[in-house]
Amino acid sequence: MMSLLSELSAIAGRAFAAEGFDPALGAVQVSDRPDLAQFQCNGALAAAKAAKSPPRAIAERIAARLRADAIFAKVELAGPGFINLDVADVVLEARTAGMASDARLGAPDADQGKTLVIDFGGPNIAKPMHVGHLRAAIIGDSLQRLFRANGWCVLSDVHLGDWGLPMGQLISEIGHRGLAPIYFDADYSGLYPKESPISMEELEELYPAASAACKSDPARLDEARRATAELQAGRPGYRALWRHFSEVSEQGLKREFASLGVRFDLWKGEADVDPLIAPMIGDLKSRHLAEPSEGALIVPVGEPDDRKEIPPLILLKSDGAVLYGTTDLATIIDRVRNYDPDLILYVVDQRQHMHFEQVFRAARKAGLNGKAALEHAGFGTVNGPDGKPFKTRAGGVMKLYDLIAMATDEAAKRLAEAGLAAEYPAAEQAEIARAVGIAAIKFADLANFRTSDYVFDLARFTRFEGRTGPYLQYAAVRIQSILRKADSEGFARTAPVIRSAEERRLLLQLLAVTDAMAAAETRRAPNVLCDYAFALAQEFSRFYTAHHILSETDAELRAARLGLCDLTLCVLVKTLDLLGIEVPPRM
RNA sequence: GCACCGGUAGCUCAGCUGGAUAGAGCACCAGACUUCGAAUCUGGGGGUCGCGGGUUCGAAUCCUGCCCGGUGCGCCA
Repeated sequence: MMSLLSELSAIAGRAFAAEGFDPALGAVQVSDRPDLAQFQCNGALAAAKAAKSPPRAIAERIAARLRADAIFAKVELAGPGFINLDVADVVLEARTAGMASDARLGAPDADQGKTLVIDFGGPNIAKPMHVGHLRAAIIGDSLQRLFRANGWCVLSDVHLGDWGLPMGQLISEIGHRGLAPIYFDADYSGLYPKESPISMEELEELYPAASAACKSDPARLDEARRATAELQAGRPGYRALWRHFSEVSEQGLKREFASLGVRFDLWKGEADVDPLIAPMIGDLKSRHLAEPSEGALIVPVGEPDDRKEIPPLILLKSDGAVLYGTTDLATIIDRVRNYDPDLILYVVDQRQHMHFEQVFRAARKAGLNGKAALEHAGFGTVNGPDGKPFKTRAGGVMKLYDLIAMATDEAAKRLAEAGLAAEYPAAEQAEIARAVGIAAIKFADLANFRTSDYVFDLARFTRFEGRTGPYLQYAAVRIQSILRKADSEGFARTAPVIRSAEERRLLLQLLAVTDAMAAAETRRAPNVLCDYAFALAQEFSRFYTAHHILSETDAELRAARLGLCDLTLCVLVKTLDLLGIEVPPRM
């Protein structure tokens, strides 16, 4: 639905237009001075600059027009030319009732029907997921939920790293150890076994070993590069081995994502576009967009007004192997062909910004992206208490699995300390601890703006006080509890009414969900939703502290307040859902 | 060296398409529970918005120089 703020802006815009100004000057915002008004419009100040007349005089003309509209309960001038606005209670009540009966619960509808492909820049297969994958999963998942709620057709793609040098490293490591000789026998022409010769556990040990070997021994690195090139060129034994990696890893990765509550529409990887690469390269060569350079095949992507030289996108290494830039480019072709998206969003570490700039430029230069805008929604790193990338106590990489276990344990400890859920069945307690632990991690991650780094401080994240995931879950659980009691008493619920300042503020906050969702989409910024959810929970707590609900003797008022509880719960649960946070039935 | 991101309260961070008194949480101080879950609520103290210039009636926000931290810069992902 159209937000209250948008409607007020449209009304003010018409007033500016009627006075001969740009309607954009009518932009209304939530007041910086809640003691003075609910909303404000600063357009007269900007208009004064262009019109060279005093801002207050312009503001007075605009205000006179606004006063004629019954939507406003108050239109006042203040300071140099601010227009302060209050909305009539009946309007707030009517809009709230409309929202309660809206299946989309106030979600904005400006972008309905657009198509988004969201690329999670997924983990490499054959490697356990670690803390570095946490942010892509959490932020990407929140964004896919948000865009979907806002009416976009969303296709989320895990986009596994399964076609680069790590595959060659693994293959050559296995060759070295002689673990599966028939896959390396170039003369073998029979079928390969169905069962993988390598288990997930073995892969987890093999990869770090292979990686270390390549780092310390240039000969091993060369071998791995050769294996990569041969795999990509189609050597049957290597392809067969690769399929085993892929299958074995897939189960493990799916389990990891499931434990975070993250799902994908497309479970694809770099390797899936292998068949598109040769034709793409042929096309780029024939159009003279790709050219040989230092033995490699590149696409120059420099532009005249670059402030610094940007290196070319390398399509083929001098040994003939492709790089992830190549598969990323081919993947754009694939997505445009299959889905014709309006936007492709890459939720990948900020450090890869340059890479995406290269890929995007190459894609645009070659006209491969159709109508799709290409955008890198980068994010910062998760640091330990020392401010450096988060490690285990022993200094190793923190596995995602262990991280979740730590958070769950911490949550269980907190619940026990608070004497909460103590009488619930053990299975339910465990389930609550899991939900609280995940919520703590997710909220802490999403609450900061995407690009900033943050320090992983589990003790702080799992607190029930203040601005945390668990606090928000608690707020929702408390409302659920009131509604359950009301239901058992057989109390009715009706549309909310405004009888007090607390109710008015809560209604205003509820109606602001549309703007929060729209702003979060525009900026690709789930932290906007975190702010909103926390403000809503706080506003509810104020209302709840000031007014008793179940003991209210005026049945009509009680019903309206229960309706307000109900709507607040719906909006809070919905917002938390957009953050990927679940609300348990009780805690 | 060049580029990108950041430097806001004791701590962790919002705010950055310029607008009134720069916000929140934690911590600290003072209040509020015979009643719906006080994991809460109310009030208070606490800030040269890294530093210097500039644009503007108005700058945390825009421009510019500098300082500090992180990251990236052709055959890894």
